[in-house]
Order: sequence, then structure tokens, then C-alpha cells
Amino acid sequence: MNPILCIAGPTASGKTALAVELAKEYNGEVVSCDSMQVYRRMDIGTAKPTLDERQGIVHHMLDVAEPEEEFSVSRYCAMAAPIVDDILARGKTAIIAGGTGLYLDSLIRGNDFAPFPSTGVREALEAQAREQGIQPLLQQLAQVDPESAARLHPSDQKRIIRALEVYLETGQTITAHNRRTQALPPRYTPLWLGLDFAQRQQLYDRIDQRVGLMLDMGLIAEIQALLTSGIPRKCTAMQAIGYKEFLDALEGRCTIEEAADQVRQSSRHYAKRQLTWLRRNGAIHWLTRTPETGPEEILAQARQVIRDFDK
RNA sequence: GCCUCUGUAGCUCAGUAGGUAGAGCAGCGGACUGAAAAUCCGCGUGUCGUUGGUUCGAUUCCGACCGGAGGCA
Repeated sequence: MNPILCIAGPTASGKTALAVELAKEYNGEVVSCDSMQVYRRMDIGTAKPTLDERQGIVHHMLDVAEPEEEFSVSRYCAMAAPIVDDILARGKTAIIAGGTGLYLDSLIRGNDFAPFPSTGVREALEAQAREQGIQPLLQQLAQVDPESAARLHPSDQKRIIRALEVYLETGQTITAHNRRTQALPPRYTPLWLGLDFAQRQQLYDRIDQRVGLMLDMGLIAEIQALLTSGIPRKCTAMQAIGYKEFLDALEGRCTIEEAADQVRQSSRHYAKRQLTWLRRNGAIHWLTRTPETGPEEILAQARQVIRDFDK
């Protein structure tokens, strides 16, 4: 069988459980692919698999950064690729499981990223955007990289700034850079499995349920502990769904119940975005659940896909 | 029981000086290459409570009825 399995799907779709079951059957190790589970001390709100849930299966890429640290796709790939290679070298199956589409694709395709400016270029551009609006920056971009300027929506400040900073820092356009990395052959060719539901509502119900569970498990206390440890409120980790909203409640901007509603809402929106990302990946074998299908049936479907692949 | 207000999209509400209606949120779709749980874009037909009447024409005016809120008894 293919030594690399990729398990994708929206939040609360059951990726963790499926990954562990398949790891047990195919002598595998799990490589988590989640932009928030990389942070230590953020366990409940990120739905990081507990030791019990891991059932003795080795999990990589969990707890590899402090919440106040900068983390990024590029760092993720730099750390995860050697781990995948090592698993394969030891003759085991690498099971890459997670919901962060960009990280998943970048790891698999072996994307190479343009250097990140260390000189405060970004801050300067952001300040300029704040003072004069994005229009001058977009015009500046149009001068050096007309393709990007045309492709990017004028409201997409974040990407306009990134495109500009890549040019200012490297002297090359992000368009040229992307073209080059896309021309490279993919680093891995995994067997893709995707989890989805026949009825969107079923996913949403699971999300609602999970948020309640997180509260019961002590999410509020987890956030308070992070705050007492002094982590800055505007670091990347604090943008995580379930954290930013309850932070508002803890700081008196809303009630706990309002925050919980907001978390459910943001999670639904997020799940939808995840599905949009995944849907364009034609390599995914979708395992679709209905209210009647239990975890065993999903596992059986997964086995079937793997068997078919081996033929 | 009487009086007043109210009934328009899944929700909250605008509006039409009579020519069959539009916002926010929800929902749905999409983009995405060093913040990605981030960031950004697109999509609005619904017996205008029911039923009579006036009118060429009613969601809009009038009546009755049925919901809802408040007030007086």
C-alpha cells in the first residue's frame, strides 16, 4: 500500500479517530497537520488528541511551539518533512492528518517559500496602509508585479502587502516565485482520504456538541492559565477559534454564553472554508457520512479505498 | 371587554405618498503559496398574517377575522 496516507476534513469530522485506527492497522505514525495544535498548553480549545485518544500511537507535530512564538506554513513544512521522511525510512506508514489545507498541500507538494523579511519591511508597509490606505501600495505593486496586482482583490490588504514585501526583500516577484515552486514535482504522492457529511447540518451539530464539551473540559481555565503566563493577546495563537472569543468574555466585552455562540458560529464558517479548500483537490477519496454511518463504517470504507488503491 | 401598537426572507427590521419589495445577520458558493482556526470575494421570490371591499391595479387604503405586545378597566 501507499506508505503515505493523508486524512483531511473539516473540524469535528472525526479525523483524529480515523487516523489512530488506520495507524493501528497499517503500522503507522500520525503527523498532525494543524496550525493551532502545534502550540503547547493549548489543548482543549484546539481539540488536540489526548493521550487516551492517541492509544499509544506516536503523534508528531503537536506541542512543537510556544503560544507566543511565530509559527507559519514554512516552519511547519521544515519540521514535518524530515519527520515524514524518517517514518518512511523506518518502513512505517506516515499518516498525515489535519484540517489546515494550506499546510497539508504545502507539505505534500514540497512548496518552497519566499524568504521572510526580517527588517521590518512588513511593519513599514502596514503603517503605510494605515495612513494612506491600500491604494498607493496596490499601485506600487502594479508597477513591479502587474500579474499579482490584477489577481488580488483591492480589499485583500494582507496579500497585497505580502506580494510587495516579497519583491522588496528579494527583488523577485511573488508571481515568479510561485510559478517556479509550482513547476517542481510534488515531494510526496499520498493516498488522500476526506471526511464529509451528506447533510451539512450533521457537521454543524457535531461542532455545537464539541464546543459544549470543551467548556465542560475546562477551556476557560486553560485560557486563564495562558493569560497568567503572560502571553500577548494579539499573537497568532490567540487568533484561534475558541480562544479569541472567550478572551472577549473574560475581559468583559461579552458574556460567556454570547462568546460560546460566537465560537459555534466561527467554527461553522471555518468548517465551510475548509471544505471549499479541500473540494478542489481532485485526488481526495471522500468518505461521506450520514446520520446512520458510525465510525466502524467509515473505517471500513477507508480500508476499501486502500485495498482498491493496492490493486 | 374596550383602546393603542404590531404581523414583510430562517432571524431582527426597513420600505412602497397604490404600479407585486430591500438591508444586516444566518445560510450557500468561491479564492487562497512564510499570519491560513488568518485574510478576502460573490449570491436576496418572499402566498408582504388570513379574508372581503374600494381601485384598471392593493403588501400599501377601508372592514372583518386570526396571532403577538402594551395600556385601561
